[in-house]
This record gives sequence, structure tokens and C-alpha cells, in this order.
Amino acid sequence: MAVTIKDVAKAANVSPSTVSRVISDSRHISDKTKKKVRKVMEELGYHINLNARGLVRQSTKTIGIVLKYSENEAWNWINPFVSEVIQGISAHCHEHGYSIMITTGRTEKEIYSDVVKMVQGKQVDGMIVLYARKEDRVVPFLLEAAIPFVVIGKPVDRIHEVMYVDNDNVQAAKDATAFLLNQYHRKIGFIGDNPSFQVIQDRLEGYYKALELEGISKNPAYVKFVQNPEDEEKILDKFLKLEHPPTALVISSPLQGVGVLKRILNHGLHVPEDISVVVFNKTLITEVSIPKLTAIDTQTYQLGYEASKGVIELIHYPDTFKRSVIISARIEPKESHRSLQEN
Amino acid sequence: MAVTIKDVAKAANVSPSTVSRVISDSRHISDKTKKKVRKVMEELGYHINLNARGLVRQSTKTIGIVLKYSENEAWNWINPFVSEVIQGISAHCHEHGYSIMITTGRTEKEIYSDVVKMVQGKQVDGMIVLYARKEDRVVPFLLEAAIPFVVIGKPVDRIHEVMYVDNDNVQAAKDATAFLLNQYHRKIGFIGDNPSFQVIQDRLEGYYKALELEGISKNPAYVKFVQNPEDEEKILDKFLKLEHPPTALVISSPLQGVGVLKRILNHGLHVPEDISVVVFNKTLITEVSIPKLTAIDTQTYQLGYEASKGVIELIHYPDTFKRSVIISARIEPKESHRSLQEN
DNA sequence: CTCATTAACGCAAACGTTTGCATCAACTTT
DNA sequence: AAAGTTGATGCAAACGTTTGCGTTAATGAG
Repeated sequence: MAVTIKDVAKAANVSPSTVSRVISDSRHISDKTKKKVRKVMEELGYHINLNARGLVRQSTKTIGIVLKYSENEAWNWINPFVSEVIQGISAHCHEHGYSIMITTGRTEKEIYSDVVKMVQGKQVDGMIVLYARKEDRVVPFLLEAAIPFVVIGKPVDRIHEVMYVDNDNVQAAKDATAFLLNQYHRKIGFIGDNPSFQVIQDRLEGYYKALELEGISKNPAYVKFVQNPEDEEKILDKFLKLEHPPTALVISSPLQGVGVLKRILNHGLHVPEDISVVVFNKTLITEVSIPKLTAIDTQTYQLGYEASKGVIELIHYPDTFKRSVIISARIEPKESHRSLQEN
Repeated sequence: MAVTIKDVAKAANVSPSTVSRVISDSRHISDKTKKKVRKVMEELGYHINLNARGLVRQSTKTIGIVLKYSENEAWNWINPFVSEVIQGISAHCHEHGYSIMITTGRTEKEIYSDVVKMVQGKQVDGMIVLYARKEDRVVPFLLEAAIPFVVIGKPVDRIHEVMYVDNDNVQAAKDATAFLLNQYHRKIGFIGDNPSFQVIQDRLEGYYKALELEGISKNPAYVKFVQNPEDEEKILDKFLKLEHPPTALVISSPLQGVGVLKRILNHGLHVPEDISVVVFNKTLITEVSIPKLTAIDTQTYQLGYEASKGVIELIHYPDTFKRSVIISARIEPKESHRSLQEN
């Protein structure tokens, strides 16, 4: 088949071990020999077999990515969040010569076995988990397998045992709400998706905290969760039928953001004239939206980049302290908000 | 380290070869032995080492994906096209037990060496190339290496030697243009991105063809290429300053579509009242845009799915006829166009 | 009862690297 | 000049599978 290290060795009149050492640029080999061997490698068109190397080195210089599993299949990849995170991971991995392998499973069970295959099959040196979910089997498995990994998002359960990178969602939501308060909004609504995610709980908490600081009491009528896109309509209806409809909204996803935007228009109202909107996650969507959405930049790319830094560090120094990285989020004022007071 | 086939063999009182055959469920092994061995595997927590298997089988059941390279880094992953294609690939790969590995390179050179590494390093059994570009080194390399691969898009050069899956971009653009012509538009503009991509050339050709059928001659003033987002402004300016500005536009990417949408609004004009817009690639973006963009559904997911079908077929039957698959594209009328004639 | 057939399994050689240890020549040192 | 040191390379055993071929015992045919 292909030309192997032995072929090169034979042609260069050296031993296979010498060739191997030339490949890894060992300092035990004389420059003359290196030159000679390299020339032969060139001539023969040699390329290393990474399977063989992986076998003996017990390392493949590959990291696996566990893609987010979502009931709503379409939202997986389409969700720009995933893309951007992977961008970040990819960038850092490349800098360190690591390859990337991704899960292909669609259901929770499939994904789990993908992970097992990657890890036990020794296909990867480390893993990055793109979500944090209650009662998930992946994280416990990875802990058990004692393979380096980091999760993006805040793992609910064994938080002190795993390294994770996340935003401070409480703080971010607090900031977002405070931003609106500073613009003299007093009636602020909150829209989140599935409240079973920790993210949503945290953001809700931050939202409440900011209100509290201003002495505004919790108003359940201002807080809604949309489980599927159709809910948006109902929710907006309810909001607008209130005696005092909210003048501003904090929304936990860009997709919902544009959805709400559209419903608002349908009601003959305008953003930001009639109602201000701040959404979580600055993404392509918030940029191409008209008006551009004032969004919380959670620095998704950076999230991925740091996660990658984490695993690779863990791979090289397994005893690294499992520090957790908080990526700061900051609000990026665009066009979907306005101050209630014309200064 | 981990428990190997030999450990299992020892514990089960059989030879390693027997264990191996149990794993592959060989019919040369008695059911009794299989049961026994499987039980031991279970007890010992055995899992196969895919590196070792890859080494001897000369196959890893992994396919590599060459991500599109773009000068404008941000457009890579963010571009929903890529995400959807990968979704399709991923789905089919999973059905056949194949894993996925993606390139991490940012520049053309980096990507090329990623590919070489994957292929020569025997990390993958086949490849899918997510773009077709003139004077690209990847496709020639893959041909040379004689590894199964399929490109998504129409390879310009050695078209009869490679298997590809693509839309009929000429036809699609022709349809799109005809669609507008049917709505009594006569002054139709075309906006594409990098004209070095075959896609753009094809779409341009289809655009011209449709016009020709109506006896409308080519007008270079109506055809523009935007290389970076800032160009959109200039282009629109030029269009609008024409004596007869276009009443409709065919745009080759959803991202550009929303960009142009915004610029049009900036000029105090409205879509579709003042100008109709049809964009290529129905994606999340075109759906969340306001108004929803009338788009050509190129069935991106299907593109990926078929590509995957292609490689895996080539892997199993190397002598498969290198058929090329054309995924039909059809226009999905939404809200960004109108007829010039009030019926 | 002998011989050919088959079913079930073991042997051992690959697959292409890496790496600890041994070797050996050429230099230093004393 | 002998002993020790250093530098450059080779030997051979791993790494964990797969698989062609050989062996054995049981079965069937004649």
C-alpha cells in the first residue's frame, strides 16, 4: 500500500527508529541524517499513519464535540449559537494541532453512544460538551471515564468536579434589565423558553434582582415562557391586554426576539418606538434583523475558544485545577430600544 | 491500561481471535461461545480500540468534511448553509455508523494541509468538500490520492472524474428570474458575491438565459458583485442612480439579501412595494427576516444527505459510477416580491 | 470402519508507529 | 594510554486488533 516508515528507512539506509525520530525532530539525530531522511521521505511521498501513531502513543490529538441535543431537531445546527461556539473551538484547536470530531446522533441515546464510542474507542483525547442539562448521562460518563473534558454552560450536578465555561447569566440578565431601567422603563417583561434549563432560571433571577434594586416588586404577569413559536402570539396578546402593558422586554433568545418583533409589528406597534426589546445572544440574527436588536453579547466564539483551551490544558496537565471560566457578557446597544425620557 | 481483547480472551478461556470474531459476530463462532465471551466483555467493561482496528482494517469509518474557505472569516460557520449541509451529512453518516471529522483551518493553505493530514494520515475513509472553487488544490489532491470523495457544488475542472451533488444553479436562477418576469418586472438586477465561484457564474448564466428568452438584452449595469458588506451600499446607490433603476433583484445569498433589504429601507424605499427581492438559499435568515424573503429553496439539508450517500457508496463500491446528483431547487414565494401589474 | 467434510476454534503474522535500552565509535579527561 | 563521556544510531518489544491458515473433533457418506 502506502509508503511506510520502513520503506523510508530502507531507502535511506537507516533504521525505522531513526526515521521515526526524524519525524519528531529528535535532537538525538544528526542534522546530516535528518536531511538525508527528509529527502527520501519527500521523494517517496511518505506520510505518517496517524492510526498507528495513535495506537502506540495512546493519543490522537483529536477532541470530540458533543452537539446540543434538542427536542426540536431543526434548532440544533441552525441555531447560530452552535456554529459560533464551534468556530471558537476550531480556531484554538487548530493553533494546537488538534483535530475535531463531532457527534452525529439525533436523540439523547444516540448521542450518548456516540460519546462512548469516541471515548472508549480512543478516538479522542478530550471532549467538549455543548450544553448543560439536568439528569444527563454524558457528564457522569465522562467523569467515570476520567477523560479530560469541559462543558459549556453550567453543569447542574457535580459542579465542583467538572471544568466549565459559561457566562454569568444572572449578572447578564441583571445588566440587561438595569439597562432598561436606566432608560426609565418601569414595566419590563421577561420572556424565556424552557424553564427547565438552568440558563433560563439564572436569567430570570438576574431580571428579578435588577427590579428589586429599584424597588419594583415581582409581577408574574410580566413573566412568560414560550415553549413553541405559537406561544409568542398568545404571550404578546396577554402582555398587550394588561392594564399596564410592558414598555420593554427582556427576551432569552434571538430567535424568539425576531419572533416577538414580528408579532409586535402585527399588532401595529413599532420597535423601539412603542416597545423596547433586549435579547440574549448577539448573533447573526440580531445583526440582520431590522431594526438591529439590542442584544447581550455572550461572546459565543470566546466561549468555544476558552473551552478548547480548557480541554487541551487538561490533556497536557491532567492535574490542572479544574477552574471554571466565566466569560463576561455585555450589552450591545443597537436599534431596538429607546429611552422613555427624551433627556 | 484499558481492558483489551486479550484480557477478555484470557478471562473467557478462549483465544484473542475468537473474541475478535465474536465482536464482528462471525458465524464461525458457536452461540454458546459468543454468549460466554459477551458476558465476560460486559463484566470487564471491554470496549474496542478503534485505533487498532483502524490500523489493521485500513479503514476508520470516518468521513472528513472540508469546510468552505472564505476570505471573510466570519461568514464561514455563521453561514447557515454550512450548518444545514452538515446536518444532512451527519444524519446519513449516523445511519451508517460513520463518524465525522471537520477541518479546522482558516486559510486556504491551512485547509489544504488539514485535508492532507486526514487523508494521508488515514484518519478518514472518504471526504466531502463543501465548495467548488476554481484553481483549488484540494480536489486535485483528492483525485491523486484516489480516495472516495464527493464535492458539493459543481467542480469546475475535472468534472467527469469527480462525483458531485449540486443544484442546477443555471436552472434555478433562470426560474427565479422568470418568476420575476412573470410578475411583469423587466428591469431586474443581479447581485452575487465572489464571481470566482462557479455557483455565481452559473446563476448569472441562468439569469441571463431567462432574460434572453424574453428578448431582454444583457445590461452590465444591472449586474454587480459584492465582495464585502460595504459594497452593498455602493451597489445599491449605483442601481438607484440609474436612469431606469431595477424594480427587482435576484440575490445570490440570504445574507446579502437582508443586507440589501436594509439598504433599501435606508433609501426610504420599501420591499416589496418599491422593489422586489428574490434571494438564493432559503434559510433561517430568510424566514426571520421582515418581510420574509421570497427565496430559492436549494434544499441544503438534502444536498448534504446525498453527498454523504455518495461517499459512503464510493467507499463500499469503489467502482461505482461517479454519477452526479442534482437536487432540484424551487422558489418559495414569501413576502418580498410583488407583481408590477395589479392583476 | 475408513475417509472426506464441516464446524469451531487457536496460532501467528501482520498493520505502522514509538521508545527504552543497548551498542559503538569518537572524543575528553586524567 | 586507559577510562569515562558523549553523540548517533540500531534492536526489538510493545500498542490492540484482524485474518489466513492450520488443527482438532465431530459428523456424515460409502
